Amino acid sequence: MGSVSPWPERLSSNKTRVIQQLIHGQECATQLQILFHKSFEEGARLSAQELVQKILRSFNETLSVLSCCDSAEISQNQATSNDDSPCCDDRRSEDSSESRKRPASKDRRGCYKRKRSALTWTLVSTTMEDGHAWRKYGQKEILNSKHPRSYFRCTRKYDQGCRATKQVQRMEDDSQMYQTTYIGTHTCRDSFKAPQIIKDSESWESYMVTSGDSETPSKQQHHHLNPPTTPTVKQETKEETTPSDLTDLDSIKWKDIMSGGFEYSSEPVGMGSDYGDGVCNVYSTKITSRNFKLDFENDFHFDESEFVYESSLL
DNA sequence: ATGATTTGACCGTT
DNA sequence: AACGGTCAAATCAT
Repeated sequence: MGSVSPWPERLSSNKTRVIQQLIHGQECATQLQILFHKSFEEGARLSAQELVQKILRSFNETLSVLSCCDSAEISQNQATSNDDSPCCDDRRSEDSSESRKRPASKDRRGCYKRKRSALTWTLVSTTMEDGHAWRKYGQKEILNSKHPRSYFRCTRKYDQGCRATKQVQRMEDDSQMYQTTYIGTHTCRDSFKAPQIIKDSESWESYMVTSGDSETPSKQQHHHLNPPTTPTVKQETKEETTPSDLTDLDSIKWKDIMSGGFEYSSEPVGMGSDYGDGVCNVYSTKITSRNFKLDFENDFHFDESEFVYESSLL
C-alpha cells in the first residue's frame, strides 16, 4: 500500500485550518498585488509590488513549512519505494560506455513506465528559464498543435536522483509565450537560491498562470512567481542549507494555487491528454485554480472530508 | 573529450 | 491504432 498518514487526525485537521487561514491571507495579498499592478504608476507600483511580494513570500514560506511533511514524504516514498520509477530508469548511467551501445536485443521492451504519480502544474511565461538546470530529452509534434512540445528533465536526475521534469510548448496564439508543465518536484539541491528583491518587475510580471489548454490567454492574470534567480548553471554545492522543502515548487504552488478561487475536483487536469486517472496509493487529489493548475497525486495527504474549501471563505 | 541536443524508435495508455 | 512520453544513438557544441 505505502499509504502514509503524516499527521494524526486532529493535527491534520488543525493544520488544514491553519492552511486555510494562510491561504485566505495569501489570497488577499495576491488580489492586492493585482490591484497595485493595475492602478499605480511605475514608481509606486514597483515598491508596492515589492511589498506585496514580501507578504506573499511570507505566506508562501509558512505554507511551505506546513506542507513540507507532505512533499518530503512524497519525495522520500518515491525515492525509496521506486513506485514510480521504471525498472530500468535510474540504474542506467549516461556515461557508461555500455549504455551507449545499442542494446542488441530489445532490452527496453517492458521497461518503460509512464510516470504519473507526480505533482504537476502549468504556467505560461515569456521565457523557458526558471532557475533550474534542465536537459532536453525529447521533442514531439503534438496533434492539433502548431508547435512541438519539448521534454526536459532535471540535469541532476542521475547524480542526485531528482525526478523533476517539465514539458514546454509554445502557445498556439502567442508564439512568444511558453506553456510549461512541471511534473514532479526538485529533490536535488542545485540552483535554487533565496530570491532577491526584484528590481525588474518584468521578470516576474512576465509569468502568468493559466487554467487550461483550451482557455484563451486573454483573461489570464499576472502572478508573482519566483523569478529566475540564477542562470542555468551546474554546480556541485554540497552544503546543507535548508531542508528540501523550500523548492521553487513550494514557492509557486501555494501562492499561485490560491491566487484565485479554487476548487477541489476529481477531474483530470493537464495539457492535452494527461495523467488523469492517478490511481495510486492513496487517492488522487486535484485542485484547480482559476488561473493555475496543480495536481496533487499520490501521497500528498489531505483528508478528503476536511479538504473542503468553501468559496465563501475566499 | 565531454556534455548537450536532435531525432527516430520504442512503449504505455487510451 | 493513434497519440504522446521516453530512450538512446547520432550529432553538435564547447
